[in-house]
Amino acid sequence: MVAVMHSDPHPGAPNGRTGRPRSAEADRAILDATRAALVERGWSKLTMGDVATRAGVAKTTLYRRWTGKSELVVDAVAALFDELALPDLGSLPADVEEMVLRLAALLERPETRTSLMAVVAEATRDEALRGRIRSAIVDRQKCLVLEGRARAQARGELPYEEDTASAARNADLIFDVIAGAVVHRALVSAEPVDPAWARRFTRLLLSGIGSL
Amino acid sequence: MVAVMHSDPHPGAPNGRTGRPRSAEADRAILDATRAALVERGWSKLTMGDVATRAGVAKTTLYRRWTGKSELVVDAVAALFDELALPDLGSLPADVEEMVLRLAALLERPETRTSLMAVVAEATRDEALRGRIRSAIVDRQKCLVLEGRARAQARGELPYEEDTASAARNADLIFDVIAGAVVHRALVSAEPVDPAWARRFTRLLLSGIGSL
Amino acid sequence: MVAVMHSDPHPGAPNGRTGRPRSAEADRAILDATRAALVERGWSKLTMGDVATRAGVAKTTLYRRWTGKSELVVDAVAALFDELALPDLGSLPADVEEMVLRLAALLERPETRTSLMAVVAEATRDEALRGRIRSAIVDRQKCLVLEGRARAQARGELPYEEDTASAARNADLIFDVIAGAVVHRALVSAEPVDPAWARRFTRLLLSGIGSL
Amino acid sequence: MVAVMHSDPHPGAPNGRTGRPRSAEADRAILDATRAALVERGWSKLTMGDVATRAGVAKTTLYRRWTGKSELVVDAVAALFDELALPDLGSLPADVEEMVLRLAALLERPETRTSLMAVVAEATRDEALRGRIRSAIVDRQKCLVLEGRARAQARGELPYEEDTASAARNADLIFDVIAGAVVHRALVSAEPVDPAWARRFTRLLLSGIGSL
DNA sequence: ATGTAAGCGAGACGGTACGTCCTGTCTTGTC
DNA sequence: GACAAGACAGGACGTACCGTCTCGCTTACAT
Repeated sequence: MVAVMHSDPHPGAPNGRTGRPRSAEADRAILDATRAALVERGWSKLTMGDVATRAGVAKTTLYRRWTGKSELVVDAVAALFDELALPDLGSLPADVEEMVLRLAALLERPETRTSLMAVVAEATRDEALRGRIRSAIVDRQKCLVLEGRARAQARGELPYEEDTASAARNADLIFDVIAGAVVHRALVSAEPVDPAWARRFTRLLLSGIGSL
Repeated sequence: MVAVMHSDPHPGAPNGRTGRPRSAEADRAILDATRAALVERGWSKLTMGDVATRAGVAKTTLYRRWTGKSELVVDAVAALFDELALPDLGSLPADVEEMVLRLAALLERPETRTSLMAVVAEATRDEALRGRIRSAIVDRQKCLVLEGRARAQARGELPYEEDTASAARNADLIFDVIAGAVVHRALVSAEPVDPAWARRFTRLLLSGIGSL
Repeated sequence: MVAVMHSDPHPGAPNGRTGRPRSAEADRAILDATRAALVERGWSKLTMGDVATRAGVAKTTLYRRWTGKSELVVDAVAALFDELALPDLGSLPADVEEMVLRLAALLERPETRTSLMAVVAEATRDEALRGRIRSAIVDRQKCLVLEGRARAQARGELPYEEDTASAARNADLIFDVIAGAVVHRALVSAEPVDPAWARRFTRLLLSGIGSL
Repeated sequence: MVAVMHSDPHPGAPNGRTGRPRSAEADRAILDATRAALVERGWSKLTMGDVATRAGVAKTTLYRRWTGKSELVVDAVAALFDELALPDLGSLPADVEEMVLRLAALLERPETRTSLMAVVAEATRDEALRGRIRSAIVDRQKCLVLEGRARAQARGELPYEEDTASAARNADLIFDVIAGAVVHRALVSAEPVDPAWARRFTRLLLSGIGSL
């Protein structure tokens, strides 16, 4: 798996070597508390004060690290996406199906369910947040598509693409189709992403890919 | 087009014939004000008080008709989806492409951009709101898929499906793939849904459909 | 006693006859709560939130009526000064002595002790507050000096003063000497204003007045 | 003049001879910064952090020397009272008048204006602070009264008092009358202590003293 | 000369209160 | 009984200070 480098989780930190250093334990406690609060109360009823209390931390400690609720939640949820790993079941269809199921499982966790759409909504008016989502969540998933394609090509299940610009466009398209369909099914249509649906979706996708 | 019957937009209304009747003009002014506020301030900064002021209406008048911000916004945005009509360009690929572009255009309007994901997020914890979204927005779009398939079958571009259960599942799948991909591209990846993307997506989709 | 007309205790009130009127009961509850909080916690630990809670009122209700802690406390304490009435013991020395003791008793109540100097201190940087203190507290006491002098003149204990400008200056001087000495003894020197002290002070004052 | 011995301004200092000694320059810088902050922002908006910054010192350095804002300000202001010296104009009335004007000038400096009443108010709930004020400010002024009386007696302007207890009570009374009247005129009535007022006050006071 | 103990600037920390904003309800008088 | 106006209780916001606590230096005396 491609090593994901978090260059700096809190780019606003002063980084001068003077003064008392920020508590790493506070960081952890806050993110844990955020996920717990998300599960119990949902995005719209999650408050900074409540997170602080749960984490045993002052509100200022939160605001020193994150500018608001959205940024905090993106980081808290992003950590969950780190667990998404590409399966290796030996064939492309099996891998895609499994990936779809894993993604759906992640989306159906209450932490993610409530908050993912909410931060995306918030991001439509906030460039910085959009960037944060992109680097913390979207790019991470897009990697998986690239990785999966490379593996399928190595296996001979997919042809190598000469034109790199076109290859990139295709990867983006496939990513939006997979992530979009799963997210829409799970969160908008609010119907289960079960193995049967995953199989039918995979069939549609893979024969569609052949035509690109 | 299938006539969509709004049986009763405000089911809580008393409907007794006594007392002063509710002002229809207020309804219109409120929904207009809601959309205007959405454009100017976005979902998260839209407040009931502000909408009331813009509409020249008292807050009580809002709460008499809607139970909260989410419900109000769903109705305000749903009206925009009424304008979505199935194109008839003579061939299935052309129709799908055009439909994708129309949907994208709708999603890129600021009223929709900010609020659609937000109400979906809200709905994950609110059964009643989920129903309202389904009937006001989702079902309306799903109709278009059914309508489009029927027309394509009439033209001989798609085979008739015997098994009605399977046909319904397929329509749902196709709906999630189209709506999901477009929404994801437009709102999550935040990249433009232009004619080139629409063409490539349509090619992928239609050859995928062949395999179902 | 001269009837003191509170023309309008909250000059910031909109006074339009529309909308729900302000609760008179809230006013009373707030001022009572303020005095109670002053007794229990003292000026510097009195918080608006605490007063609101004690009064069973929202913080906004306080801020709708008073701009801050100082204004609120001035009004709460001013009410206590309304009880100060000129004694009538038949002779000027007896009346002055009694007045001194009554003033001291008022200053030694915990509500007044902590807050009077504090609001005076605050007022040194706040013209509006200074005016509020003057009209709510200082002028009320100054009236008593004028009244007392008039009565002593009627009794023949003091001569009538021809020059009204000089008479006004004298009243001001006497007021500052009485109020100043009592306040200083009670709050700065922090020693008791007992009958013996009052008698010695009165003797000093009255023979001093003779020389004016 | 009576030498005033500041036995130890910071009695909490450990005084062990080991370790780095406290910076005397920091002490000076802090007191200067305190007075400057008092002038610019007034008592209630003066903050420990701001004083530290102005003095180019860490907050801990302040807290190592003073337990809080009130103590710090008392010390900062007390230094100003050291400059109050008894005038010697040859006659008691002239000396009293001049003394009154000097005291008023001190009270009208912005450092003193805001803070003196504030610390007195604070002291009503704080025994230790009361002691600090007494020894740093009140006793210093009371000395002047004693000194002035002694000088007047030496000049033959006042009789010697046999009864020492009564003499002490009289000095206290006179002190409260002078300081009280001037403070009240300057800070509560907020009117100028000009030479005319000083003359009339002195006349009242001195003929009153004759009756004791 | 070196060790050791306190002082020091910096700044993060757990708290408390602030004054503002919004929510959803209520109480007026008017239509 | 709907309506405009606006007061109300409640609760979260993000900020400002408080007084304490690490940090990694510096300073000066006692060995």
